[in-house]
Amino acid sequence: MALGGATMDERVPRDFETLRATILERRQSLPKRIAQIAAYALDNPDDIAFGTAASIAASAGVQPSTLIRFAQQLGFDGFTSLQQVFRERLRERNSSYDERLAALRAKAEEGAGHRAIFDGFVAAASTSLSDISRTLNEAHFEEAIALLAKAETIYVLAKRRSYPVASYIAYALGKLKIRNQLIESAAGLNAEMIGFATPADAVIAISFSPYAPATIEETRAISDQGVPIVAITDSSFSPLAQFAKVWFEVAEADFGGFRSLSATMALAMALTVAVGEKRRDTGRKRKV
Amino acid sequence: MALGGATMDERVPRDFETLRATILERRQSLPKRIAQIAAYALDNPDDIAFGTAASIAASAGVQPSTLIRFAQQLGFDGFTSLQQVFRERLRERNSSYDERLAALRAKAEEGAGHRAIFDGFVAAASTSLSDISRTLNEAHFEEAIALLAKAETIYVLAKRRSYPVASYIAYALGKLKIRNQLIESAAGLNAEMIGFATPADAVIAISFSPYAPATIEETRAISDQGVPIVAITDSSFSPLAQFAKVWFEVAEADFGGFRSLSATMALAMALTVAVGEKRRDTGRKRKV
DNA sequence: TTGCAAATGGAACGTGTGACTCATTTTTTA
DNA sequence: TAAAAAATGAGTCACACGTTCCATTTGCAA
Repeated sequence: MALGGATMDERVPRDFETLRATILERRQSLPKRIAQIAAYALDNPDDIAFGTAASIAASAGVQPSTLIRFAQQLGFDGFTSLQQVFRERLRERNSSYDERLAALRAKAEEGAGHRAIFDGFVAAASTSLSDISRTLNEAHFEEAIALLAKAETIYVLAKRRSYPVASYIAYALGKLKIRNQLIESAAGLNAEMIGFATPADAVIAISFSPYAPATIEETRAISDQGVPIVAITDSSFSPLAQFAKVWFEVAEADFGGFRSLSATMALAMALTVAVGEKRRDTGRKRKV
Repeated sequence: MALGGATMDERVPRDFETLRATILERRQSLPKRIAQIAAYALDNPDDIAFGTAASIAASAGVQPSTLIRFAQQLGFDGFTSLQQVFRERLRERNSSYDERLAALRAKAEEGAGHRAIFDGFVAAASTSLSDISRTLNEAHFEEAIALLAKAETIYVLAKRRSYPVASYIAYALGKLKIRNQLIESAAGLNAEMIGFATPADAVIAISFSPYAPATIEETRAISDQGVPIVAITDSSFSPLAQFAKVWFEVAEADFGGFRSLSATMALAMALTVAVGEKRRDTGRKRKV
């Protein structure tokens, strides 16, 4: 038989990882042109998934027939079956995180072990990230940056669950040498600290349902003083939204009763760094 | 002209999100069969990407010709062009985050605007998450949970960049009614607080390069008292590793000079919730 | 009800597809 | 070096594909 290993009893790789392993394993023993396609296939899996035999062969620099021989050598009955594996890979990778998350929640509830808990938090974080990446309002984003960039002092306001974000913002602003004030409650001097803020300053306020009463109260107070506010919150019904000049809606997926912070963190960091950059640019222009 | 809005000057959706928005917007005004396909397309985007016009039409319960009319009504010149959009979506979703991150870094450096900064932080977070998901040592994870679950008080120790994580851990432990003590430095009483810890307690210490000297010093001190330590850090050369009973290596991708915290956060939350669960289980068993 | 336009179903068509075959080249074996 | 085997290139073909066209049905206005 001319075609090498394509016998009936041989196991045909049905998933991409197995296929990949099989190819790597046989790499040495493959004919030159076949190896050429093998390399191309592993380097450009997307092209295999979507292209036609002719287009792929051209890209890989071989004849279409060689492509079919490659598939047959791996045990498939033709190029089409091989292509199915590459397509399935894209489908699975793409399978919505929401579905996975639901599955993990069920798994964790039936006590499937601690790994499920970890996976759940990772999935919740990923979901939140892809969500915000899709929904971020770019105009609001630019507006917030502009607003914060021209502030003399940036006040950062958040309690409880949102506090970690605030503390990271304060850390980052500090490293970027942007004057800022984190409003913590340790010494109970919040009201006095807020009193120093002027309309030339700006506030980043973060709060999610159930909104910490202190955050709302402080936001109201500082808003009354005419200080512009950028809010990060979770819905248009948020009490923060009414005080804010610009506000962002961030939907964080939760798991095991705790919400992810990943989307909020990403947004907060982006804001911070963008403000730093904007200030540098403005400063440069002034000098010129 | 019979085919409604397919004129030259009309903008054809080139990316999936725009397409999606367009469909949703026009939903009301679409003919019955066309609307039927529109709904199917948004519900089963993968099928559109990979199927043939005939197979898709059959699944959606319409004629192939209707499918083509649907595409034309949206401004495409045929089903094939519509399908490209669905395929592109899969390609992009699938494109490795590492590659995207590199591209975004380059983009941000050449001053491609603030959206690139945001995308960069999202990509960095996603990369970190998929990284840790792959590399988490499950045995260490279980060991850490066991160790923390039997602690009387959990001390949480972190400064600077890691501090947001510590504060979220403390928040979560509090909500789970697990006694804990966050070691902050506000009042300069850390040494005294650490002095109260006994071998019946446990510590979660978090520090990344460049390791905050205070964290290391305090970890050493508390370790000397025989208190078991769970460390989250970034390499085996970390000074924390030598003091720790269990330690995790978390590689966070960075962007614009700031590292993501998403992987560390996910691990921290998973640890916390798993400890809470373990305690509940143990308590239940004791009662029975 | 009648007339008209839009919507739909279904058949027919031409193109481009994957797979096959066979001649030629290259590699291996004796 | 000669012969055999394997690998490769290129042409061919059947067929499934997306598309078009036209007859029929449906919805609506007069």
